[in-house]
Amino acid sequence: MEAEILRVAAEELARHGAAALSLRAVAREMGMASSAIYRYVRDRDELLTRLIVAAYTSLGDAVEAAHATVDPADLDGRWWAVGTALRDWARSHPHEYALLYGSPVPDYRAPAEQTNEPGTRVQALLVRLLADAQRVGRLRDAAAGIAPGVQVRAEAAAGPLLDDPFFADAGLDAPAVMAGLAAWTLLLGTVTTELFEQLGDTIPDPDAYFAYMLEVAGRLVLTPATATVHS
Amino acid sequence: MEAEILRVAAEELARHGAAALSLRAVAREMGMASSAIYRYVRDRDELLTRLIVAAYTSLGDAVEAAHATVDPADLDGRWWAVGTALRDWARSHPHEYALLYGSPVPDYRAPAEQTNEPGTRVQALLVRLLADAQRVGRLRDAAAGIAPGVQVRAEAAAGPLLDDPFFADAGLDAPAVMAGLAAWTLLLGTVTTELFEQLGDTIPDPDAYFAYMLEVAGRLVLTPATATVHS
DNA sequence: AAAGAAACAAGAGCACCGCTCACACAAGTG
DNA sequence: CACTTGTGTGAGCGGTGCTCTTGTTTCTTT
Repeated sequence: MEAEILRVAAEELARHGAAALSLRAVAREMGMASSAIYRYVRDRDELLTRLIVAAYTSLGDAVEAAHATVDPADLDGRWWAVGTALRDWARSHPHEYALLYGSPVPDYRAPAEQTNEPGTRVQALLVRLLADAQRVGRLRDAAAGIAPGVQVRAEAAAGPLLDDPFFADAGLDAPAVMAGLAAWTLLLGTVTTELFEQLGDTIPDPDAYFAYMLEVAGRLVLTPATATVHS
Repeated sequence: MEAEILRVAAEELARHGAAALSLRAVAREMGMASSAIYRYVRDRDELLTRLIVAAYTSLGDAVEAAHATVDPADLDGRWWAVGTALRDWARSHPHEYALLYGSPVPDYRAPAEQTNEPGTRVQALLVRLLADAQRVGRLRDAAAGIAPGVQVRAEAAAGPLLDDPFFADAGLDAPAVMAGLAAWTLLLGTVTTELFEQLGDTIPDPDAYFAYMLEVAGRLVLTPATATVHS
């Protein structure tokens, strides 16, 4: 029953977006009185939370599936797989993506204890990617070759972050974490920009546009493969 | 009168956000009957449009003011000024920023003829910055040193964009435009991430975090000059 | 099998929203 | 003076989230 509610709500979300999600509409769709819904859902916020978890799970499944098809030694291929899987999922689930990575729904705070774990699956994948890159010496500081002060900033910005087991378990240092965050931010920003048409739908070739951005983002964190291939 | 409505609506927006903006609340605040508002505002969408234009203007003023204080020859300083002004404005006007660069308000499309010009002032500033960088030979392709295929992608992605007078007037080529877009995307993504606490409010030192990202974004588009670091 | 408890569903109702309409009233204009 | 124009009101429609009371069904315990 609750699953059925979630299913109908997900349809409603995919069609009209999160802000237009109406409990009454869900009840109507199911042939119930609007008040009957409250037997199974505390309030609108709880339904939103469940939808967020479902969306994170759907996204995580899609990205992990794409990632699993790539040779683990092929770091660039893994980055490319994760990025394109994220973009593809976002383009086929625009409202869900907006719910996860867009501006927050007003007067709603996602309860961390329910959304944290499913919400970090993609990032966890990237952390493993970074750790593997570090192992084979292909990890690059995004600020490499920049003014020396930036390195200090990276330490200041990321230092305390390293205590988080999320990063600590992978054995990453501050520059690696910051480089990863830069690449992740550029990736998300690119997808967001494309999805919300903030460029005034003037991107002539979205695929090439995204491929370019994904490559640039990847180079913030990975050194070119040819540089480390000895014989 | 219309100005007064806009003023009250802006207050309401700053306090409760765009999605919670209520015409009735504005009327109530002004001591009018809710129906009287419709003498001056066609509907909620029109009010939103006016608020968007006002926000773009406010942001443009702030960024241009900060930019004007920098020596035009100091390219890094200009980038830094624009970026920090954008971030400062966003942090002091979070709901307005969400309205401009967050996920779109459901069932609302901003009319381009009213928002295009004020909405591109900051980008116009950056285009001028890129043009100046090109003039002094400090323009950098974000994909410099990357696999050769990326250059082709840049042409495919940005080629038709160059016909837009917005870029054509500055005399930029495809790699320059794409590098600029990458830097802009990373900048916006960084501000968005910080503002919407998508990192789970775990950023220990937001200022250092932003300074790092701004520097990385700047290096996507500008080659290093003399080692001048801004604090 | 009877009785009680738990679960489920319905409907009325409250306060809010966007928006429309008929109406009243003032001021300026021919 | 009549008349148009601008301005404001109140009622009302359909929509929302949510609560509360009532009634019905189903499961469980004796």
